[in-house]
Amino acid sequence: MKRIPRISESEWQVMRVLWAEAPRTANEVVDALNHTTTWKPKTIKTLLNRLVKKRALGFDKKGRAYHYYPLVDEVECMKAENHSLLSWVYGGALKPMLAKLLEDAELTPHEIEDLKHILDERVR
Amino acid sequence: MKRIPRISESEWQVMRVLWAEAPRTANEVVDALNHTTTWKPKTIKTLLNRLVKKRALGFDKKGRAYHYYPLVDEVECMKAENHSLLSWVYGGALKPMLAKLLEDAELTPHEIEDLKHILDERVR
DNA sequence: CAAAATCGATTACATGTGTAATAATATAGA
DNA sequence: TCTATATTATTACACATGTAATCGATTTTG
Repeated sequence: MKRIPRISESEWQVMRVLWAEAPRTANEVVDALNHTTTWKPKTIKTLLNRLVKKRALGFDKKGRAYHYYPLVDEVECMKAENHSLLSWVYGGALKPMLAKLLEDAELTPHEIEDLKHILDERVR
Repeated sequence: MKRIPRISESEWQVMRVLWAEAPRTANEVVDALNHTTTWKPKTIKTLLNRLVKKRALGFDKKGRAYHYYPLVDEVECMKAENHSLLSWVYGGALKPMLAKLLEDAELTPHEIEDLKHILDERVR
């Protein structure tokens, strides 16, 4: 079984661009994060490095540049977060949390329908 | 508008016992956490102290002991977490996150029905 | 009243995190 | 091949966090 490392808030942003598309060079990651953050390139390099150390990312050396790619699965990481985050936020009571989210979340009628479908699938 | 301080993972556990019932003395909090954690009493005192400093808790001095109570609202804090944690985890895409949770969460049929009701209420 | 127990305040300390700068190194162009 | 440049590796540093222990004041007890 794969060990999911603990990924910090900033690191998640990096992971997400690589989950969206990989492999990417450091510079491509920097570009992608340019829109969503104000981080300096050096900062992003640091985060890439830490993620490699945590074995959340791997890379291939292509000439001078590294091409990074995820070593861990996004869904697995989300599940891990679900347990360490969601479950402590709500004291392990998943249903009340979902209830609250479903009540408050800003959702379009269409999205609400989609979610209802998912639940319908489950009861069958 | 009230400023919601950043509450760490461990601190949340302390807050939750005080949201459940307040005021409580430090020792009562220690007792309550005795079942769910392995923390030493001193550790819990530290957390109480930090929460007071963050203005998440207040206290009344009754004799030698302090009686702590929350200064911030649980729902407000959850909302803050929803934004700082959940939304970055899922890149701001709330609906896919809910979809995934609704698919994977361990829920009883009864709970599923409840959640469906919530969604039904919303479309109306 | 003196000693012991208790309680909060202060201090401790390693590790993680945010945020980057500087150093080392390899590569590409002259 | 040598040098300028681009990339990665190393180092930096303050603040947060997990996890307590010790210090000092105060209360309770013998």
